[in-house]
Amino acid sequence: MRWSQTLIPTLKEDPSDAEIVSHKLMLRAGLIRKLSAGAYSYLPLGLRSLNKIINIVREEMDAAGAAEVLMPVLQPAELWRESGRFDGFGDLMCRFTDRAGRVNVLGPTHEEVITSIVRDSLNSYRQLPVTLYQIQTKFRDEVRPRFGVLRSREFQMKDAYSFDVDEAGLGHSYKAMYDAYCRIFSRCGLKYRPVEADTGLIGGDVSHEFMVPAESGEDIMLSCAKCGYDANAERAECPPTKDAQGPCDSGLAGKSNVREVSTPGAHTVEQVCKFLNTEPAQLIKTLIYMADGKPVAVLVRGDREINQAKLQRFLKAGTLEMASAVTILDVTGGPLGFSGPVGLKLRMVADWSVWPMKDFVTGANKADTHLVEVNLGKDFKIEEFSDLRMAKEGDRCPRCEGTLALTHGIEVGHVFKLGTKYSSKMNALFRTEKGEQKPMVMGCYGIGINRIMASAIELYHDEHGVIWPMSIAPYQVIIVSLRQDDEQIMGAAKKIYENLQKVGVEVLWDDRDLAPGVKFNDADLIGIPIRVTVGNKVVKAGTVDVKPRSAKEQVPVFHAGAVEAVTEMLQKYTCG
RNA sequence: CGGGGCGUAGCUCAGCUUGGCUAGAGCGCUUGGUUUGGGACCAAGAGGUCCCGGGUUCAAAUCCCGGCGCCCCGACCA
Repeated sequence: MRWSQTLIPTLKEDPSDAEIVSHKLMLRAGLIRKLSAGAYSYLPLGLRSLNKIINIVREEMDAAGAAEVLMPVLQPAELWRESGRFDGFGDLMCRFTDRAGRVNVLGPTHEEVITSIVRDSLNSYRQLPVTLYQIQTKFRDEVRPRFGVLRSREFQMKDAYSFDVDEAGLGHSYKAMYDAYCRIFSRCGLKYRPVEADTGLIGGDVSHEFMVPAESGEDIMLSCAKCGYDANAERAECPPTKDAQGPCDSGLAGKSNVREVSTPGAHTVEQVCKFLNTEPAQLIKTLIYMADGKPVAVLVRGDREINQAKLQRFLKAGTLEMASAVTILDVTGGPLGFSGPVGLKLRMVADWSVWPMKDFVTGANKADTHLVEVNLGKDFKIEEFSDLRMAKEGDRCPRCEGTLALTHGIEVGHVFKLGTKYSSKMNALFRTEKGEQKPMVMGCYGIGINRIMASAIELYHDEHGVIWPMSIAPYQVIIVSLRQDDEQIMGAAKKIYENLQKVGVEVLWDDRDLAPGVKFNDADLIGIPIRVTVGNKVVKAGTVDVKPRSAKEQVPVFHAGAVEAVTEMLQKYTCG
């Protein structure tokens, strides 16, 4: 392709509405343009890279034995009511009512659709296992789209779904996808780590996310250098410490020493600590949640945070939200900020961090009042303890004696063992060898295509622009011709351009009549891996210069040998 | 959804506090000329719904009210 015939609108300055480096560079290099918040057009260069990623994904899915399908974006709400997710997804799902008054959604994911297809088409163990996938646009009405294409309302996803007869079968399907994902990310040139993950709205028991380490990543991973444990912070386990092995009601025998103290205006942990001259770790926070509409008191040590995902799983709640101030007053008798477990007539659950605590501070369910020297067993009882807190940097590793370290990351893929969550609700059944009917055992597997592109740029760039990995670069080679009015130069450039195309090299020829500096800077900005410069030297010495984008120095070669030099370099820089 | 910021030429922004003449700069664009291996120079030129609507005023980019859009932080989140 000649630059003069395509659309590559590069920008000299950073666009004002971009914050992170991949977003800035994608706009500046003319890969994308924003239409509205969270909706982007892909221009020729961006689309070429996107398609290269899609090709890699497709090759690896096919190699892993998955079959490609294409399902509708437009889906009836009814289908989502079957699985029970119509409400679960809430406003995250784009919905509209059609002319006949039917409620429709734009698919945020396709578990329901694929399950409805499979339940009608497969009914015997003889037909299983099967893995189906598609590559398609997904819609999510995100609360806050941001970071360019990293969190957008419309994006490209590869989603795959496996159907097996049992858990063991699912294990194999899951492994096959997991391995395919590793190959895909490697071939795209990414650094990545699979980590244990929470299953969120998709559901299921086991899941792994594939994370690209990046400062700008929205996700936080906690990892143990000692044993290799690696998990998303929202998933990372916080098992009970050794202290929690013993009785938590150690003070049961003695008399209660609880005293009320006045703490006017102190309703945050910090304020209370300052007032009572104590530490957050000596407080118990009592949070009131509404789980499926019923109030629950949740206790955690004052210096820790509740992990809502863990809580929701423990309570097996369909919906979970923090109670309003009005509700808190109603169920505890005290205002927001002064809740405590003593005398509370609610379901109470506590994080393990509460277990070993003694003589602690709690709210008194009374305005401007706290209780001190409170003890478990003596003053109140907790029947249910569990791991409910958010893990954080510096915590003990749940698997060994190591310490957890923190890294930010971009989630580029996520694999789930769903089990029978969808198949049983939606009646996707099959007949076993013995003639019994059983729900299929499912897995689902997603890759964010656009995120692969953005995270590659996050990983590989310098102050001049993008440095594409060869496998997903829009073009492999860029020819920069320096004098558009010089027949010898243009003739040599054209010959190299045509000969490279003949041997199947993807080449962009910058044939624009612009100053050399402009063209070099644009070439650096768009980051094509190999640059061939054709200028005066071809006239004077018969040479052109070949330079990898990632290298500082260029090497002169005779123009007749340029194609050979380039193809040699191509091999050197191609990974996977 | 809470908090903050922004909206003026294709892009980046100044002007707004303290209302006033024809609304500005740099880059980009057009034409002519000179240049040509790292964002060149000279000259001439085109380009505006100052986000939208209403109000105040002799007079509004500027002040007031309402709305829309975008960005950031938080809450939330495959």
